[in-house]
Amino acid sequence: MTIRSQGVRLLARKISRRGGSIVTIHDVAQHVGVSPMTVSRVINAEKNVREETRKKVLEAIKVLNYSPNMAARSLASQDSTRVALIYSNPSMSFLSEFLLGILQQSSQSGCQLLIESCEGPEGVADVLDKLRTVGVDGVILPPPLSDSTRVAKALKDMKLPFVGVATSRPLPDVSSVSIDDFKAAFAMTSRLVALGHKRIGFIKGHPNSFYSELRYNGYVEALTKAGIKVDQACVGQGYFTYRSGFDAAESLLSRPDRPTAVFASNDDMAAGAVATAHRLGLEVPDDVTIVGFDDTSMASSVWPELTTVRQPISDMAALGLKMLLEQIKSKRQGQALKPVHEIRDFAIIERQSSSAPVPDAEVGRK
Amino acid sequence: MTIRSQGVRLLARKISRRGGSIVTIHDVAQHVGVSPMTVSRVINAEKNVREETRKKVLEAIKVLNYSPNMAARSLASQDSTRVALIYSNPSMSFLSEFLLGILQQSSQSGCQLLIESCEGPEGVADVLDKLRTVGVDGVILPPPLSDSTRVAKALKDMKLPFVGVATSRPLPDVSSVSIDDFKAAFAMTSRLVALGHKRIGFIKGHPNSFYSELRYNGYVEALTKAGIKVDQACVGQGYFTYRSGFDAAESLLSRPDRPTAVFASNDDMAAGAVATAHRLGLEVPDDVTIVGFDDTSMASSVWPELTTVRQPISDMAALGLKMLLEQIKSKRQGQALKPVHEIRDFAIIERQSSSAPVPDAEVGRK
DNA sequence: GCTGGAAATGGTAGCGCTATCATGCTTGGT
DNA sequence: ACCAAGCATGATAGCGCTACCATTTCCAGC
Repeated sequence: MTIRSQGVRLLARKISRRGGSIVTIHDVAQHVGVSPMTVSRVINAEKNVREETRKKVLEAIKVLNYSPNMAARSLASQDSTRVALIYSNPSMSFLSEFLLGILQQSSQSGCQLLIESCEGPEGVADVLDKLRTVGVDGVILPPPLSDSTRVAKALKDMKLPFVGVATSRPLPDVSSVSIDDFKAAFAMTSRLVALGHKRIGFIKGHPNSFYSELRYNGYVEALTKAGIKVDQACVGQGYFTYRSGFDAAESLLSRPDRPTAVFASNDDMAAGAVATAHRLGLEVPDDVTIVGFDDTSMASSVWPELTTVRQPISDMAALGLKMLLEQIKSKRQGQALKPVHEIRDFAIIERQSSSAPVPDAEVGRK
Repeated sequence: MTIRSQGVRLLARKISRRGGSIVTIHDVAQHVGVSPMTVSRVINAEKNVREETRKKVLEAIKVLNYSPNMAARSLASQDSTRVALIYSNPSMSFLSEFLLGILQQSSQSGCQLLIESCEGPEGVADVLDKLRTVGVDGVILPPPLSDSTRVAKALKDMKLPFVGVATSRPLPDVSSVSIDDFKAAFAMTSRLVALGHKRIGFIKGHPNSFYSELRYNGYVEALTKAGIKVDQACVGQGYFTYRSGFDAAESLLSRPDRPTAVFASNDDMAAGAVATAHRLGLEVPDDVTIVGFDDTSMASSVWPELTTVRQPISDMAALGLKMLLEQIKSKRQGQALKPVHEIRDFAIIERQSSSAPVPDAEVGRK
């Protein structure tokens, strides 16, 4: 029996390799008493397999501790998908989490990854050129690129499927996964109100950014709902950088009727605001509560650690890649691309930079 | 001719797939007029190929824009190496760069990656257990794990090859890639001296950490060499955290004879020190120069941006992975593991947080 | 009970590459 | 000049999996 003798030869190899962990689809098939094809079908969740058979196979897979060989799979299925990840100067800590998610997913789905950084508008063109020559099957975009209509258009012209992660403005014909920035800002502001804050400042993000606007809108809505009037003197303009938060906070916090809480629309600006508070001799959170948005590493490295809104970045990235792979698959099957918009839940992380407002008398005592 | 008809079939596929970019080793071979084997040899830089042939092949590869199919390669060579990356709470921004390097290398060498995070000593045991069951071929360790003798011992017991990146204390029998922390600290301190600083403070890192010590030694050596006596009053103890830098700087900077420059042994502490300076009403760098170490994202997100020592993290990570893969290979061939220690060059990045000391009179003018 | 067609399963032939051995073609020592 | 030794190259056989088609099984409907 050819198969058997082959099996023996294999066995000899197995031992010399990674601790016996080379269990193939054949082993599983043999164990159950079906053909490898059937096992393959079960693995790929194809239909046309009797429920009973499927169960037996799944059990055998568990017993034998089988895990499919990605290389073989992608070779056989001609499905060596190459996905490009283009980033442009995001917060490094954001990227880090993002990469973790992407990595997890990509090793699971056995796709090749191409990481490209690009700076400035020409950078984008260069990178796209490169993608064209190298040949990729899809692109995944972290912010801020995920919000760029220019990039979106270019990719559409190239007929490349792509998914934006953490986009604020889901373009109608582009798939994306994000959180509800408006709702998150609303929730955070409401939380501050609930703590007892009446004068709540806000530091806006970059005016070009749509999610900057969403966050601001959430803030306004929450105040309005709480019956608090929005005072433009309490709203500062920032650009998502530490420095801009630093500066914006200065004008907010040096006012005699300074806010008792400041909501910065990202963590870098919040950290800058904390620095300003300290410089002005204000304690955080005793004299002023400062909260951020994103829960980047900055939020937990500064002191006091920032209360902030957390996006499940790594999950979102993984999901985004998964969506992208699905799109690529369906594109190959000639199906039209139906854009999907996934919304993930955010969470408010309470750390040491926020508290209920402390009455003046008490603060003065210090 | 079978091969030819096969080629035709292939061609039909090519068109339907990723924009014609499926050039195989056969195409290259045919183009040159040699066998696929020879091409394979050239690709893998094996010897026993005539220089003339090699050249022709390389040229054809370029002309045809061939790039090897990783899946096929790792399938054929039975070399589906799985490498685990275990990290434990490093600076996120460090991880980010680290991952970038790893990613680049891993997609180039077609190895599977397993990312695991672990917290605390039990965490390590759990993760190692997992590695055992999943089956990995090697482990790559970013700091601080790369410095852990406990982890090193555990991995050695499992007979798993591993490489530590950015280790300070290259264990004699463990491969590693790092920079010369001592030399870097020496260089940075000397730079401060060259700027004209006489009283230079230092904030130490965590006392458990060996590289913390190396950096301190570099500082001491540089001062000594410059004929400046080390004043223990100018040396603060930190723990690599922002907060600890904040606190340590307070005692250094509130002294009447405060140092005109402070060298913190990482960026987080330097950022904390900047915050303290601001809080004390000191301008950076006019009143006090503050420099860090590592060039994490923190360094360029705070304001003023930090002058710091940069490690080529992403390069180091890539190199580390490459070394690891080589070790795995040679282990499979039954060769003994010879630990290798690679040293990469660091660079001093000058940003806005450092300058020559400003004479008292001038400062007073402000 | 028999037939037709759908559902379930199996067989075969590679995916692109490399390990291995076989084969030519050089060398150089005697 | 002859043969062992060495080098450059080629032919063959899979790696583990899946696409595709062939076959078997099953059951509805007459």
